[in-house]
Amino acid sequence: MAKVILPNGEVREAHRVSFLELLGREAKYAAAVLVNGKIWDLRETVPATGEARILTLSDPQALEVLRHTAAHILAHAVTRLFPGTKLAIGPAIADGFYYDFRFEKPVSHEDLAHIEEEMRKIVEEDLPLERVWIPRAEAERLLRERGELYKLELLAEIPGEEISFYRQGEFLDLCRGPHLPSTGLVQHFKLLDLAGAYWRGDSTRDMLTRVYGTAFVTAEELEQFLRWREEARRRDHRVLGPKLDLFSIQNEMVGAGLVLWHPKGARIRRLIEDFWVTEHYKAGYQLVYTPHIGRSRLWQTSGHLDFYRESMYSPIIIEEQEFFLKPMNCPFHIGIYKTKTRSYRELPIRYCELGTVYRFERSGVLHGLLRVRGFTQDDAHIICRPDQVEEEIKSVLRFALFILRSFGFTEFTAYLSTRPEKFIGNPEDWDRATEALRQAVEDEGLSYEVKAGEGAFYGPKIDLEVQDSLKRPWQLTTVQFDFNLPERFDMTFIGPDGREHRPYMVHRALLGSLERFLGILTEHYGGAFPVWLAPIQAVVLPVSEKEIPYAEEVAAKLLAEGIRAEAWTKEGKTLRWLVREAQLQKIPYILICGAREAGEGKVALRLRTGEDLGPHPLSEVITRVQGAVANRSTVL
RNA sequence: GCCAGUGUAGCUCAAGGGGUAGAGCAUCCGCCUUGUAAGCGGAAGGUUGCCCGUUCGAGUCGGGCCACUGGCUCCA
Repeated sequence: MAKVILPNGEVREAHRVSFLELLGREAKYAAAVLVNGKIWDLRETVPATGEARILTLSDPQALEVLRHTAAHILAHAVTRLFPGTKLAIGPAIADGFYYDFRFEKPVSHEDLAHIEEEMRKIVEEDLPLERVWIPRAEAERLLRERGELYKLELLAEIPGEEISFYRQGEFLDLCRGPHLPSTGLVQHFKLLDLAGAYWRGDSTRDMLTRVYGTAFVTAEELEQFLRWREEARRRDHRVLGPKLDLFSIQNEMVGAGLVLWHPKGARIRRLIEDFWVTEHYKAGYQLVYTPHIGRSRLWQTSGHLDFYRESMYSPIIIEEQEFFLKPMNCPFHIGIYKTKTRSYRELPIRYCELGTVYRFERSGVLHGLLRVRGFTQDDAHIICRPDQVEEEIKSVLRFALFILRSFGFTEFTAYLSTRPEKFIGNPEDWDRATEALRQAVEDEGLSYEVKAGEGAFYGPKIDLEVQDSLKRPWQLTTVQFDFNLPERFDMTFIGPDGREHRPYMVHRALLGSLERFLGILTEHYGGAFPVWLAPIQAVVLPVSEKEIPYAEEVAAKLLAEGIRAEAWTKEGKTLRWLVREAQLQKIPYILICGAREAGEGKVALRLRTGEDLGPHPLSEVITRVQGAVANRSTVL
């Protein structure tokens, strides 16, 4: 007899009946059942022993089941509307679900509406989802008959003689479940997008059409998700960037993936760079500059020409020598290290550089500022003795968190990638390095995930992911050991024993690249940058042309106080127009000067939030702005 | 690179199932002298992404390139 715990806490004992039967009339509140940590269908039979907990739709674990069932409804609708479509796979994912198809004719976004309509019908029909076990030979015959080549391929990999299928009405799909008991429970869903996807993620195989959708338990949750999606779209840095006049990318004239930083974007970049450089000096780093190109010999030695060539720009040939645009800064930093014999007393050496690199990325992957072909990494290489590794890694991580927090990020997840099967260097070094990384994240109290075997062949690493204001994850910081380059370049230091030793080298970038970082910051703040980063911090608006001299005087005073201010004295524009423009530009402080204020050395203060704070003495406003800057505050 | 979609003025978008491109904002010129998210009028602005083709005639149909968008893959 197994114990079955109902959602209301009631416990029933039973076996040999299905959960559905056991629940009787109460089944309508149930979605699935949790049996020894696994989710089952309600149509399964109660096991002989153990404990089972009935899940309702409001249980988080049931959401995945709901979405998986929604994927089946999608596939069902597609096979009704487009007979002959081949089915691939259709799982639940973080934000919903998808199903991959091979359509006989291309489908368009308009078709999504029809598919969704058909899905609604299937939900209306409230078809029971039944699990059927079909002998392997029979299953194969069935799939072959329907020409389901992808399903056949999946079948070949499934062990056992009895194969699990799910049936809803006339629709039958190879699937291990679990599913909701009936299609009627999937009430709140929406198809979102159409995209291409390779069969099994393999670019040499068929390109399928992926239909994305999402499903929620309640209408409110669905609504909220769609609003969130809308908000994310509104914050798109590719839209905000040109609107706020931060940057542009001009494919035809300049080239795809190459960024032009406009004055305002450049202003933000400069502020980031200044902060970055100052803090790096404080943290014991030494700033270096290195060239954009280097001889082929350098890249031969580093191994880039062997392993990275497809991502590098073609060589420039001059005086019969080949030069390559740098895809990374490391070889140059190593070059600096190697200009003399280094003593163990000099270590650690920390070289940092805002180094601009060029990588050839396939045109299809370019994406605004987030994926470009020329970008500036906030790079550094730490060269240290093995006995310094723990301390160095700890301080790198602490430093990284300090920098990221300064930009307003508060939520972090760390990913520790460990030794892959194919690796270089000796296992003891790997273990020591990996342990140092682990210790550092634990000391900082970060939640982390281990990605076993996912390190690069040359060393383990830690990546820090931040969450932005919309809870979207972005990978920024990376701290990576390198057991390859010190070897290839024969980097050494003289130890206390008077002999040569191999140093450890750590490669790290905190912000990733300035391009990507600006993109992320823009989306994080929706373009409303904190005062210390705002390209223009205050705009001074005259009520009429009579107040233009006073507005200019106010702006000059602000400038003298180190505040980035502008007086807008455009002729022929009303105050309403100017206020609107200032708000759209998301300028934090809007200072309005009319006859009333001009006489008393005051300004009427309005915030970009739309809040009208009324007249204030100018000195008070200056203190306020300077305070927000000093605290790097997001509060105005 | 691959699949699908898109490409019209600086921006956002219009132009029955071919008939010779139009509006708002921005720009410029006037008028208005303004009190917290768009005052009014006028002007100028286009080789409809590029190249071929079909046609009496192509923004519209066909082919090829290029770019972008959504993804796949990859990554800072």
